[in-house]
Amino acid sequence: MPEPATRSRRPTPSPRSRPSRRAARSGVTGTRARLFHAAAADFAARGFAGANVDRIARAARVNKAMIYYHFRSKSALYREILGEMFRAVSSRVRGVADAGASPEEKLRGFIDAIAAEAQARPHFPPIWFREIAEGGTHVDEATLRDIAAIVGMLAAIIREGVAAGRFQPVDPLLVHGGIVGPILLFFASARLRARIEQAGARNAAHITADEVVAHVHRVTLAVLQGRVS
Amino acid sequence: MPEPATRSRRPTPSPRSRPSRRAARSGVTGTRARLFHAAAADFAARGFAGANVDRIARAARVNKAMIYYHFRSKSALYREILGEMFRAVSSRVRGVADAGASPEEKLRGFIDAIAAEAQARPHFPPIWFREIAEGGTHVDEATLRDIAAIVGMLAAIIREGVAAGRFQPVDPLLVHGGIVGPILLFFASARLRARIEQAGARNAAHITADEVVAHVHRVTLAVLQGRVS
DNA sequence: GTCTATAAATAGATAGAC
DNA sequence: GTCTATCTATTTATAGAC
Repeated sequence: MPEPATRSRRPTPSPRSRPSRRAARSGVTGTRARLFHAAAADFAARGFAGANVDRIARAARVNKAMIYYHFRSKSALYREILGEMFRAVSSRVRGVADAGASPEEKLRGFIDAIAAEAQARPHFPPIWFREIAEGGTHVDEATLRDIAAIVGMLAAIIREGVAAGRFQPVDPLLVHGGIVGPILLFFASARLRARIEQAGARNAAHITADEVVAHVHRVTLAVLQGRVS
Repeated sequence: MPEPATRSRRPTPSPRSRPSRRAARSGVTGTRARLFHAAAADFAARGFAGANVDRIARAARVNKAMIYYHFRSKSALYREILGEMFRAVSSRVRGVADAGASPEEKLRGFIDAIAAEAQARPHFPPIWFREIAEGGTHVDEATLRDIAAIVGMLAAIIREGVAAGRFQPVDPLLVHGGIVGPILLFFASARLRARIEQAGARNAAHITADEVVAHVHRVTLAVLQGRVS
């Protein structure tokens, strides 16, 4: 991985102000956004190392050099995709946690938030699975905080329910794993399940996202309400 | 990815009879086995594309050319690692499913089998997460059957429990996700959780593998015994 | 079975014109 | 902001001696 530390690219636009008024008005979706989405798809399908800037540029119907103009490097592009994903998830979760609702409703909202993000961004579950496997090598500090905040907000919801005498005190990480594990697994494994079904196995039942989410709702509530064990 | 289709390597030993009596007697663990383990570690940490045959050979303290002598190619080596992993899991699960025990015990055994394999082979959860994300691109037919068999055996256990009037009929894929999702997530995320804890977050509780497995036991049984919802 | 080159291709990154 | 051409390092894979 080349990419020297010494760099100072793109003088004019600031790092966060994305679709400049020009770009937004110009093409169909803007070069930058097209690159962003094409890259997310390639990273999801092939991983960081497997993704390829030539292919990303081609898929975005954009010149390869634009990647280095709009982003610093392949890995900076990847980090931005990661960051955007977790900013979206954590802000959605925050909306739920801040809403004035019962602990039960907040818990349901938390689950729905994870599921909604996973469904709205098809590249989120695969990329996240890969990043977990890689130990978060590419995750920067800001994103790490977003991730920690997600678990933190779940912990707060649980505490609130316990304080209200409606939840049993259960380790937040246990609850988190019971929610995020099955949901991400379901969305990330779509392609593989299709392959398994096709290849002889008739037993691979067709479950829908709604069924998975509903199941996680029931199980998680049962756990926190002490109806399990 | 080069690796032409035309090839016919290693005439003498058959594809499955690994540690030839010579190799087994010779070095500390045998060149082939050392390559196998070093490769599993690299594939787990960096993914298929990110892994590197030079680094694998170096880690195994073996000449790089040995990879191509003992295995056909990088991807053949990877496929063999995948295959070995799932052969081990499915055969362990089969042992449980075939044992004469109550449905409840078999279910517990299934969960323990997954957890035991994940714990015994640290590279299994990360590699599996990545392969899921990749849609099973590298999974060959035989391995696909092993994977399908694992779900199939869980389905059989559930059916047996239902027939005995002790389980509610719940979709096997839902049950499978509730078991495998949390367990794999826990083991695969060890490195990342360490990073999150270290980086300011004091909320990241320390849970152990035993706690996760015990929790999955309780939840799964509760689901199948109709104590949820 | 093992090792030393080395071929051959790929891929990240950049310079510089427009 | 965008495109062409190209540099350079990396990497899979193999030939061939021992």
